[in-house]
Amino acid sequence: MKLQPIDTSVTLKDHIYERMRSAILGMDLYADDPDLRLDERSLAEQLGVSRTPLREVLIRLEQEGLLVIKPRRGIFVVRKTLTEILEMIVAWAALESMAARLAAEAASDDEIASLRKMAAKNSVTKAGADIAEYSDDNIRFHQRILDISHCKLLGVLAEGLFVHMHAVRRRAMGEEDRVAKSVVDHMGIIEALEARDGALASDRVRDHTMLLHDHVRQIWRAAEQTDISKGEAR
Amino acid sequence: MKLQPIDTSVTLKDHIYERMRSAILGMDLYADDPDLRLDERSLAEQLGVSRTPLREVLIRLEQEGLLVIKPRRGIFVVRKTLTEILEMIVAWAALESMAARLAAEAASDDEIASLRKMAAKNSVTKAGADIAEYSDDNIRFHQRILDISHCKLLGVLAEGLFVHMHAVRRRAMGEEDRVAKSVVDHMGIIEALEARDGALASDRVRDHTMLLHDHVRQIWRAAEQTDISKGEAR
DNA sequence: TTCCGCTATCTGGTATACCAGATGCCAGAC
DNA sequence: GTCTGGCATCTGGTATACCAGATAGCGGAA
Repeated sequence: MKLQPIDTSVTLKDHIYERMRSAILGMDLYADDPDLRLDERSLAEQLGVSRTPLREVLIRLEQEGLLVIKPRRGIFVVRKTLTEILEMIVAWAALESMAARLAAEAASDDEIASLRKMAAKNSVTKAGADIAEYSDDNIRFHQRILDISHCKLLGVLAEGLFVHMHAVRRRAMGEEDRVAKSVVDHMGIIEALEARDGALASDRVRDHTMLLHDHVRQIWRAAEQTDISKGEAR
Repeated sequence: MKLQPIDTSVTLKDHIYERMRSAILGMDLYADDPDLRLDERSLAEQLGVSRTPLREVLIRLEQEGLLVIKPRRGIFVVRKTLTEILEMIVAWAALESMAARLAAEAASDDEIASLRKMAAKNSVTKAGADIAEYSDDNIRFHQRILDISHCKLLGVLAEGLFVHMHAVRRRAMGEEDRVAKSVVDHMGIIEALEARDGALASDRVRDHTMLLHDHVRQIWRAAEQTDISKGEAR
């Protein structure tokens, strides 16, 4: 008889963390007047727990940059500025381009082939499917590159950055014309990896991500123009 | 009359954090038998605070990867593995090489000049000064590159990685012969920046950091051999 | 009517009490 | 002497109480 050990390390905090995290990420931070302020006691009551474990979760979320806690003032969901978003994309580009370089050396043929499989699915999907689905596949493609670099830390760091993109995605991503270009870029990356050309793969990944960087900057500024009547509060 | 606003956001936790952090970084994790286990109540008593703020600090330190908290088991200082250290250096290389690329475009002439000043100091120091001092200057040089990229996030992320290098420095850094080579590398980086050649600067920074990567790997393995009699417990 | 200051109250910060799982020692059975 | 079951105790997890700074509303003075 065999028994799997029970994971005793999951605790109340972990559940609270999941709930809070998804709740925060689900918020539309850029709506006209979202509630950016949270109340410890109210949250604790809603979750049915005491303040102590909740606070520890809030501190963790603050560490991750999702919240900011101002002593005796309140707890606020952070709204990333354009500059911060752009810097995250730059950092993401740095990490992923390094991952591509490593992958060109370290990844197995099967792993690289798996990328091509993902890309193929996209090029079919492209025809008429919805952008949301493509967007998810797109993300998986990039995360896969981080995976096959065999450097776990790169993936972990990128994931930490990526969390913050959720809120901004509906504001600055998903344009029809970008999809076609993106598919082409992905093929170029795959080809560089298949050729085991680390420098080329690295360059292509970086350029591809920096294209997103420029795109976000343009879209965002356009959005700012549209919002102009709402004032400069944000 | 002018008054600076009082920073009311510093709290007990922040003080505790500083103390704990420096205490942990000051530990010699690779000594024969360091106390890796911490006790909440004992720590709280030593610091003269209650467990609550202390716990919040411990959670923060766990987030940063300095501690690991095992429910109902204990709190332990983490001892990084060779693999983890090497991955950190890789990530560091990724971030700093991107910083160099950006710096070649964005940095002012004065900022680049400041690098040369730092390097000049080192080449003088090289003659007979102690390695510890060079090591500090060396770190500042690299942090300066991150600064002049004008992308704050790159510096922040790198700093988060760098914390973990403290403990490993006395084990794997500071060799006489590396200093001379390092000074030459630095000059090469500066020249690339002065030429505003982002791609070249990026490559040189990456190669330079990856040299550290290989060096650490070799030194560490040599150390493992020396420690062989101490068993595999670690 | 306007302005100032007091106070009620709200918020996060800290201290303390209690809970349950983990561990290790020891008595009793074999 | 060895093994097993139970209990004392240690550790982190959670709940609760209380503290002090922050804020806003109200009432009285000018």
